[in-house]
Amino acid sequence: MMLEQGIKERLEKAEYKLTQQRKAVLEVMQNKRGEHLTAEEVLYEARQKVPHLGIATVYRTLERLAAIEVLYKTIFDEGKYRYELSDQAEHQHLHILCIACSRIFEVEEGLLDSLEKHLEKDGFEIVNHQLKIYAYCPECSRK
Amino acid sequence: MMLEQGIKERLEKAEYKLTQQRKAVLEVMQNKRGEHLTAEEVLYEARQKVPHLGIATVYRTLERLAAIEVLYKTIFDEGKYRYELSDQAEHQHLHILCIACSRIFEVEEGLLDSLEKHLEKDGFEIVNHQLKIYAYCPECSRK
DNA sequence: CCCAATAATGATAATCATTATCATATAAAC
DNA sequence: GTTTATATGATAATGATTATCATTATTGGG
Repeated sequence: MMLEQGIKERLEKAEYKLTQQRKAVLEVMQNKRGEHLTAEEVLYEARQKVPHLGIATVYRTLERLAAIEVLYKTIFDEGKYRYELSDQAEHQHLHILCIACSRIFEVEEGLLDSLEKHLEKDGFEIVNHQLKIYAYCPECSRK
Repeated sequence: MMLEQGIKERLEKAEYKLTQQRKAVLEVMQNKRGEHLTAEEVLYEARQKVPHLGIATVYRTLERLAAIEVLYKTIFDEGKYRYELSDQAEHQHLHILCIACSRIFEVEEGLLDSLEKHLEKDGFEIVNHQLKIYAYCPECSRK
């Protein structure tokens, strides 16, 4: 499995050495695009490639990759941090969490635009946002 | 300081005994309406009234009050739970967090309506939502 | 190529927030 | 007023995350 070009560029800009363990973590994140993984889950997957990998290295790697925005770090109500591969084009911080099947869906960014314009008129200078909608997804809703 | 009528009713319906310590916690939450407090912060405040109050009791009380929706429990990116008095009328789950002064502002619920209607057309059955906007508030933005 | 300097790793201890346990205290029921 | 149930506070246990540190790998200069 290869690393994507965009990611490579950002790593180089950050002078980030690509060790075996970091590569394993990155590949997991790439394979699980769109999923939100805990450090523990990443460890489990990455150990398929690097069996002696330690949890501390996973935490350090995820943390640094989040700092250079290769990953996005977030927390849900369960109380632990989850990481996902960040898509360069979009922030992808708008989620729908299905209460029944616990799948996570992404919402188009544009849908927040009118709300944010409203707030900007009030003088807020918006930097980032995060929306979590708790719902039954179309599939679970039908049941 | 008295407890509000609406809260009292909900407590009675839940057969919730109002001990000294629970009352102290509730009064703190009422005095800090609109603020999002950690268990530790509630403990500190409530000990003004009940000095021997233990942290376990605070956690238990906050948890039970959240269960009957007298409080609302949420988590921000810092990674610990915060509680606020829930306003009966509105969900009040839309927040602006100022990056500079870390004050928290509430956003009118209505501003999400059009976005949610859009999702409902796609088949989602929305139960709840939570929006966090990271921004400079009007005051900090001017500086 | 070899050695010194630097950075990364893995094991594990430390920390922090939260939850569980349990003996004691308080309140309710009879 | 004694018994029974419930709540409390101290503290141990837990789970996630971070810090420490000895060991290992990598790099650059000679």
